[in-house]
Amino acid sequence: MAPKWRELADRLAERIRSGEYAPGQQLPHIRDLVESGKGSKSTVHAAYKALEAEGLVISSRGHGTIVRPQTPLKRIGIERYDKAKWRDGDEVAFIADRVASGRSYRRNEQTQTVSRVPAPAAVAAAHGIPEGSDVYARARLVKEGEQPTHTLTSYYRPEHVEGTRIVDPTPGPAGRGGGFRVLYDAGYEIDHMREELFARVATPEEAKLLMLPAGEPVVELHRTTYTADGTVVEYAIGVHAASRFSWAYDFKVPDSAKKPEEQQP
Amino acid sequence: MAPKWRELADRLAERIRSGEYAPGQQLPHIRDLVESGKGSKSTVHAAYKALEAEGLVISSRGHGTIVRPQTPLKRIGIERYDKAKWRDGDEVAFIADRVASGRSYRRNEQTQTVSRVPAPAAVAAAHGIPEGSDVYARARLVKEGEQPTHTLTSYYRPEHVEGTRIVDPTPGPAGRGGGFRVLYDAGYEIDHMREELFARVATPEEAKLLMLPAGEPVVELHRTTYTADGTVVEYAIGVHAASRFSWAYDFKVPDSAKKPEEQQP
DNA sequence: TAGTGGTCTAGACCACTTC
DNA sequence: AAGTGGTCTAGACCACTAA
Repeated sequence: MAPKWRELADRLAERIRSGEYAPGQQLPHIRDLVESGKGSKSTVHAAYKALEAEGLVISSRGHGTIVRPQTPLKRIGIERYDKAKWRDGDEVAFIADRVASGRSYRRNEQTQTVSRVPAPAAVAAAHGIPEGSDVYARARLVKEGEQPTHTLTSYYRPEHVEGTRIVDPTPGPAGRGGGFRVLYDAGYEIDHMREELFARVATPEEAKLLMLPAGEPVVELHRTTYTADGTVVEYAIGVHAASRFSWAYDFKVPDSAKKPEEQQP
Repeated sequence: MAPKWRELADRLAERIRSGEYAPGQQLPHIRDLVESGKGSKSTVHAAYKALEAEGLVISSRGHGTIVRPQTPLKRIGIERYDKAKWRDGDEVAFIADRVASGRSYRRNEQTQTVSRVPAPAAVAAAHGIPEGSDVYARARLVKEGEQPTHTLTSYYRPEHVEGTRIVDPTPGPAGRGGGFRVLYDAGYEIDHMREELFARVATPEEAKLLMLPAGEPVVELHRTTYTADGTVVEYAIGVHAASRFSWAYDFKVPDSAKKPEEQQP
């Protein structure tokens, strides 16, 4: 038999999914359920904690427990890297989707720190340099209004960015056009990319930094950016709140029986 | 001040990450920590539960609590769909990576049910048919040995698959070459795809079905498969244990200032 | 049978928000 | 001050595993 708290949570979950408790609406108070014989305070609390971990409700002291309003996923695709946006225009690549959808961009919505650090293993491997070599790390926390959405840390090889605006630790994007524009101006035009992503549970630090509800997973994205000759000019690691993004990729079905030049990169 | 259970969990987490408690090794028993004054049983238990939700440990009755051995992520890329594998060979597309890496495939590692159902909204939208039209749903639970790794449900339009092996509800892949081969034989050669993915917490049912540790997130993958003329021949939804997979995609940086024919699909 | 984690209770008290 | 969720305790008892 399932534990009492699980059964209570399941009953409430069903009523949430059926719409009986609408998004934003208050759930019964813990003390009320205790009085109506649903269990001791600990038991009812355990049920509410489970619902919170499952992303269905949000509890807060003094306020009560409400059904979590589901924010629509922001769909992001590779068009956010469109050269026309950062090469010819004024926009910054990774916030281009916001500009396109009419949401305004404010400079203080991104904080960053730039530092010269020894390359961690994954970074060294991506850049093809010895572990521990110096690289520039540009760490940003990107917000939308008051709400942090993701962190993004880019790693560059010193010989690619020394003397550019990228290593200037002013808050906000790396000047007009962002990091890709700076690389372009320095003679490194980005050509192709590889994105690798996986999900995991947030560390307690990440949960605090990104203001995540309890139990929320994150998606970690590793982006490697190449010039046409295959040189890696940027390796970036992003940590995204899972409930706020979905990623889309289009590709041809590969065919290794074909000649290589007919294939995609 | 952080709660007592959080502080205890953090102290233990640090000792796990530092390697002081190695993967597979037993953590102190709850009763021992209670006796040594770390708190009441509920408090210590709450700390252990938090560590479990964070993916660091696994508790089980009778056995104790051990540091969770981290299994390496299985990297999957688009080469798993290589036409050469399912068109010319004997393999099944989505398990091709297993064949390639030398692990043997056993027929009973996949269970499936085929049914004709009214199209859910997302399926209807992908296929461009009215919601509620009949489609064939082929639901599989894929395992590696005793361990379930993911579910995958493909939706087909009846006129594409009626009379083929796909609608034959025999356990195991849809015959030699799998579903793509069947479509190919029926005159629908797949050409390009779109994959859309996001992470969320597992529902209690999914956690049970996939034998997931408490608190584990899942990645939901939506795959749309097209023929060369843009017809959607398959729309599939997969639910993967997040801790077991990572996805990789390579692509050219788009440039909307270029002529369309120079662009990728 | 002994030992493990898991559940549950009753009640005290704490932290935070609103009035 | 009143009302909310959150923490903590002490102890009883349950469920599962191993010897």
